[in-house]
Amino acid sequence: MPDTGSSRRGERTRQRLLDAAERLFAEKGFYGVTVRAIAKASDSDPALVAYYFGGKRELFDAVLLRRAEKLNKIRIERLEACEREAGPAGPSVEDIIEAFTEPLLDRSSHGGPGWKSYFALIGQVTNSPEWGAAVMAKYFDPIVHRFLDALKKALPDAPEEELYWSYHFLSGALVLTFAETGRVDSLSGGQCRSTDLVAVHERLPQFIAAGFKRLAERRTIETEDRDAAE
Amino acid sequence: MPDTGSSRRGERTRQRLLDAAERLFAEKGFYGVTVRAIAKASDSDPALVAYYFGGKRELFDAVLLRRAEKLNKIRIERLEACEREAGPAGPSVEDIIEAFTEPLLDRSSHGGPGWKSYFALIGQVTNSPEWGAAVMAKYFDPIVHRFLDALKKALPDAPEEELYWSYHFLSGALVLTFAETGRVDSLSGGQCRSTDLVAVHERLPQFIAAGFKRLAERRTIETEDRDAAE
DNA sequence: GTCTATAGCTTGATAGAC
DNA sequence: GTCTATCAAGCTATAGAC
Repeated sequence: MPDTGSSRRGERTRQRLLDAAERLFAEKGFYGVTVRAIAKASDSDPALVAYYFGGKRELFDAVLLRRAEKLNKIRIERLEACEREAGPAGPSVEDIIEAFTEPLLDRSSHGGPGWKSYFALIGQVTNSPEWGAAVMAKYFDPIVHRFLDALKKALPDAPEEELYWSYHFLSGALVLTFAETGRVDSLSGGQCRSTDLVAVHERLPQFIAAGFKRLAERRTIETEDRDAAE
Repeated sequence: MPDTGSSRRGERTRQRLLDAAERLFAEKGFYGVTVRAIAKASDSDPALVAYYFGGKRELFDAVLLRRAEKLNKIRIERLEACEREAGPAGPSVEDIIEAFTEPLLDRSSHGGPGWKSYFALIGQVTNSPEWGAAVMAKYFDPIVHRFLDALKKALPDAPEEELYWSYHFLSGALVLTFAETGRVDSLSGGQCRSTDLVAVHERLPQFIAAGFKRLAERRTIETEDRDAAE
């Protein structure tokens, strides 16, 4: 039975495997990486993947889980702080979106290469028909629902459907940012850089908040009837 | 030398290989699919992949190219029609974005399973650090630059940088839509469906246009100076 | 054009030495 | 805990029959 915490040496090996797997999976996806490549990159051994995780697939899950746990804790605190600091009217849509995205952009920028790879991996998995729905639901459903609840308060007249579609667009914009493919660099002739997450942090909440507000103005038939009766 | 057009039978086989590869690559990515699986799914033979395309990688490129050619032609016509039909003030931001996205959403919805798979594949490739920048630049740079030129006319005071970042957010929202992962379905408890591209078509141009307009209001230092001097 | 056969590697997993 | 050795299976690519 693998020892996942008590032994110093074993735990360090386990973390090295996770680090190498994180980086390689982020670059080439689950099928694009071999257990041998992960072992080599971590100065370890293929057999230790089975020893610590059971197999390649379980290692992949462990990579996704490791930072999701820390991240969800941080993001809940960040959202609660945002609500606490807001006036009686509650936080603005911009504030809520910034509370949602800033912990991610901040860690991808300043958290070191592990966080950078982790978010790039999330960017790939999110857009994968094979893993997208299940993985994202497993690791991020609670925080997304809390975030949507905050937005329902900031946009009380918005039909729920519009909030879900708005979140979908936000999610797409955010995870493409994580991928840092360099596409915006070449498209803009170097005026913008994929790695410049400060630029994204300055723009994404504004861009997305404007979109949320726009869709919030759409009306369901029931909402129109109610407004007309007022 | 493979015969890519003159023979009826050979061309049909080639198309069957492309169809099967398109579907499988869209589901599991380049490395998640074997030449054998493609041959089996197309009732064909692994050796024919080499015969018609040279190898697995070249087949992948051929899949990407096949519909990109048709698509670029259609999209240029659509954008020109949009500009022609607009009044002297030119098309609105909403009109331009709809001209950009509608040909894609329409074919994914009503073009048959091949188009659906193709866009799902684009959704995966776009977010891949390995392929994203190069593939998208190769197949879509001309149409994206035309689209951005139209937006520069509609938003003449917007700093170019803001348009590039706005396009980046649009791209992310669009390609996550193509992936149709089912994430929005479970998140919304069934209120929204990933496959409902009509719902996206009704919302995406509004959402994104609001974002473009918001970022267009941002000012560079040079722009502020110029405005102050007026 | 199509397919069989196969070369030559690489894969994920594991048994067992230390 | 770590690593060597190895297995059975699967991989891409290709030579050559038809």
